[in-house]
Amino acid sequence: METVANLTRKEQVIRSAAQLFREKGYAASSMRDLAQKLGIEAASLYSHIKSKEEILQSLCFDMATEFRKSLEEVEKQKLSPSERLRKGIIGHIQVMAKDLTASAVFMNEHRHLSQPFLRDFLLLRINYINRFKSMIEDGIRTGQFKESIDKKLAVMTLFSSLNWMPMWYDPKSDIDPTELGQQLSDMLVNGLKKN
Amino acid sequence: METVANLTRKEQVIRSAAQLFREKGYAASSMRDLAQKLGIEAASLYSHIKSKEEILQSLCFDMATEFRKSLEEVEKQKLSPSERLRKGIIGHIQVMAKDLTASAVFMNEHRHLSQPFLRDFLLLRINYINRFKSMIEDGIRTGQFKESIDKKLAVMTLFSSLNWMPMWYDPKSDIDPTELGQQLSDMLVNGLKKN
DNA sequence: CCTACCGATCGGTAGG
DNA sequence: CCTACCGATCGGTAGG
Repeated sequence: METVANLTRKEQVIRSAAQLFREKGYAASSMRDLAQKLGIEAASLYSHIKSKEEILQSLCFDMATEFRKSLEEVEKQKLSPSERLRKGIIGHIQVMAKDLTASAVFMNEHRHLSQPFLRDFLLLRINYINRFKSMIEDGIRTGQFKESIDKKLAVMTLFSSLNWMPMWYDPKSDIDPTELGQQLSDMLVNGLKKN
Repeated sequence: METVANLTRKEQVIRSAAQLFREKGYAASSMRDLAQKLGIEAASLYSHIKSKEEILQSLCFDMATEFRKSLEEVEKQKLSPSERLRKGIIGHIQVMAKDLTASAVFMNEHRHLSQPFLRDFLLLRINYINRFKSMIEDGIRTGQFKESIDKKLAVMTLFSSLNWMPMWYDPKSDIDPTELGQQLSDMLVNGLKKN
């Protein structure tokens, strides 16, 4: 059980940075903004982190790891394609719900990674997307999903819906993450399902 | 019929800026980058535009106007809620397809507008979204759509799918915009429809 | 559309 | 974690 008080100073820096990056975007966030949020001088940040980009790297790759782990859990299970897709969607939403701020940064700011990090990140992402695409293809092959659907459109629509969630989802006023995952997958999967 | 050659210099500046903003983001795009793209000095840009932000304002509000016009056309027609929603979706996609670059900027960079432009922009957007939400509510009231759906989730899923389209849609390798609109609305609306 | 330039701010370092 | 500071770059202006 991790509490705010137990965060190392480095973790505090990264969390504050995530909030800042989410609000203003990575490029428009200055190290002086970040220092001010933490009540220290900008130069002092460099006792904890090597560079501004290192923070972005942590945020992006840590989230990528969480998504991958969640998907691997689902792939282990013996399920029908539509059930596997449903569980994959719910897992993805649960990972995002655990840290909506980092999720928003992951989604919107990864393009500011420099090489070779950007390339590595995009490879992880395409791999993740392709594994969802396979579920859809399996569903078409087994007859659970319509053959008429455009696979690329289907998987992109799925990821669009998933990735925008941090932009509007408010855990205080909206339904809880698991219920959200259920409803979203119902909405998408039943839109794919025959009849 | 407008051709590249007929663009005023100001329009050329705005189009080049849109490409730049889409690729690197507004904050990370410098006026020197933009000038280089056009083969002139940075200072010369200011003969055509008042400021960097004025370019962003043009892009965002011009797109907003196009979206509003498209929606008004659909609202004029006497249609069932699901048909109206379908036409609204197709119209939205057609507007985006006319300028995917500006659409991407509209979606991703509007937050860099300063006040009062940002506030005005967000008001236009919430109004637009609410008009789509009404279509969904009408569909529920008339029994075309399931009563069990979360309206906010449904409309946000819809807009997520629409707004991410410029991120992956390639008019050269993918289906054409009208067909895309048909398929996307089928996928979403049939996911909403009873049975 | 250019040259010449401005004040402000940027990410980051040295040294303590 | 701070003071002091650096070179680079930013959006933009003056004047032609």
